[in-house]
Formats: sequence, structure tokens, C-alpha cells
Amino acid sequence: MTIVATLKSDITPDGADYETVRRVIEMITDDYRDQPSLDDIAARLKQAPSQLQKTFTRWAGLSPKAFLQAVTLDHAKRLLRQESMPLLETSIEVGLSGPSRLHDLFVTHEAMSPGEWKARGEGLTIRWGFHGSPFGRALVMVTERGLAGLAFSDEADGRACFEDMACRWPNAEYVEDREATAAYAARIFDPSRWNAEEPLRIVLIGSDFQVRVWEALLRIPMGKAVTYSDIAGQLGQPKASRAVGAAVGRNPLSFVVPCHRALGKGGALTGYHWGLTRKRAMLGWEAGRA
DNA sequence: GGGCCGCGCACAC
DNA sequence: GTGTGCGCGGCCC
Repeated sequence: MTIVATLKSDITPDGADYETVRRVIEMITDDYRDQPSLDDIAARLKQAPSQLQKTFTRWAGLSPKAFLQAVTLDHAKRLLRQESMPLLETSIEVGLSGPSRLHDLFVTHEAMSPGEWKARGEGLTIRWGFHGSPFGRALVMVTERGLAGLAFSDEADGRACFEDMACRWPNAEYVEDREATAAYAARIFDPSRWNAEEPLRIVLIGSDFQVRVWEALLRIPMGKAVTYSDIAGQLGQPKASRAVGAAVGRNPLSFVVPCHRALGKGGALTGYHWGLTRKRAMLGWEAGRA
């Protein structure tokens, strides 16, 4: 089986920008001690500063400087403060069990039964493919019941990314099928195609606890954030924040189930399965669109 | 059942 | 700021 699919064209015009953006975010956050200027960064990327600025702004909807402000601690604290708890609580009535869930990308979800979860994917056919996305190469996995997996990889490391996902449901049958996954990818990453009439169908495959945590994440609106302990409290297990963190980290639908909107209590980003740089990228990208 | 790990947190110094 | 211990669910014996 060949894992690495070559990309003829990015499905979003933003796709090609991510590599540039990723390196900018990395430089600014890794080398925060000597706060590199746009000119410094452009020089290191061998680009004209004005062009870099343009690329970045096209991708983020925000200038590099504004983007940076959007992912600082101060800003994160503000995201948390404004009505983060009410967000989680009111939405319980809106209907965990009901079919329509919102993200700004509207989603209907179903969870696998405990039996199906234990079978570790037995009897499931999973079609998969890599596609360009605003956050690097995206691995999309679908079943006939809807989207089951979404993951990201930098550059050529698609194999590790695929393994990371496939080992979660080791008994499933995997079929490379970019035609089947392309439509999902195109929709997920294009906000203009998000609408309530045709929600995206997703299927959550996980333990009972994990599914409850992921459902809580689905209730956080775009441009908002909650803490791990908020979620623990909402599940009625206020001391389980660390268990929540572990479950968030196992979220199989990165971005669609917005685990990047879960932050530490102090506003620190604390962690991300697909890399903190990507978490910053998602939060900043959303800040430019919220 | 036992033991370890993880996208946490609070408290200490 | 760094260290440390508590706490939890998941997972592998």
C-alpha cells in the first residue's frame, strides 16, 4: 500500500501558504527571546518582506503582527474569560443528543456503540486520502457513516501520520480513495461552504468518556476557548481535568472537533497532538475569521 | 487487579 | 520561575 499521495493541486488556494506561515510562526515563537522582525524573517525565508506580509495576510486574514497578538497569553486569557462557562452550560439544553451540532462548520455526529468501539474497527471500511489544507497536508478518513478521521502532517511525513491514525482502529480495512475524501476536505476548510442546512456528517469512534469530551469540544464556538477543567466540570467530574486532556489529545477529528480551543487554565496552549505551532495557526486563522 | 502514562492543576519554595 | 504531588481515565499487562 502506498501511503504518500502526491498532490496535483491544492484544494484551497491557502494550502500552499501554510508552509511559509508555519515557518513564520515557528520563528517568532521559538526565537521569542530575540523577537525577529518581519525583515529578519523574510531574509531567512529568502523572500521580500512585502511579499511575505501579503502571503501571510491572505492566509490568516490578519497581518503577522495582529496574528501574533491573537495567539499571545493575554489574548488567550480574554478568550477564556468571556463567558466560557455559560457557553458550555447553556448548550447542554440545545441538545447533546439531538442531531444538529454547531461549530461554525455545522456538524451532525453519531457515536459508535461500545461494541463497535471494542471491535477496534472490525468490519469498518475506511477510505482515506491526503489533501492540501490551510494547516498543511491533511489526512482525511471517511466511512459510509461520515467523516471518521482528520489529521495533519508536515511535508513528506505522511506515513507516520497515517500510522498514527490507522492504529486507532487496527481491525478496519483501509482503502486509499482520494476521490471519496476530496469533497470532505474541500468543504471542511472553506468557511464559505459551511451551512446549517447541509451539516457535515461525522462519526466519533472512542470510549464513552472520550466521546463525551469530544462532544463538549463541539460546543465551543469559533473564536472562543474553554479550559480543560471547564470541560471536566461540565462532565460532572471536576477533578478529571488531566483525563480530559488525555481524551482531547486523542481527538481523531482534528480541527473539525475543535480541540485547539481547549487551553490551560492560565491561558497557556499546553499541548497539541499535531504540534503547538499548528494549534497557534488554527487559533490565529480563526481569529482572522471570527 | 497493578502500574504506567498524559494536550492539567494547585501549591510550595 | 521551577518543582512536586495529587488526581483522573485509558490501556497494557
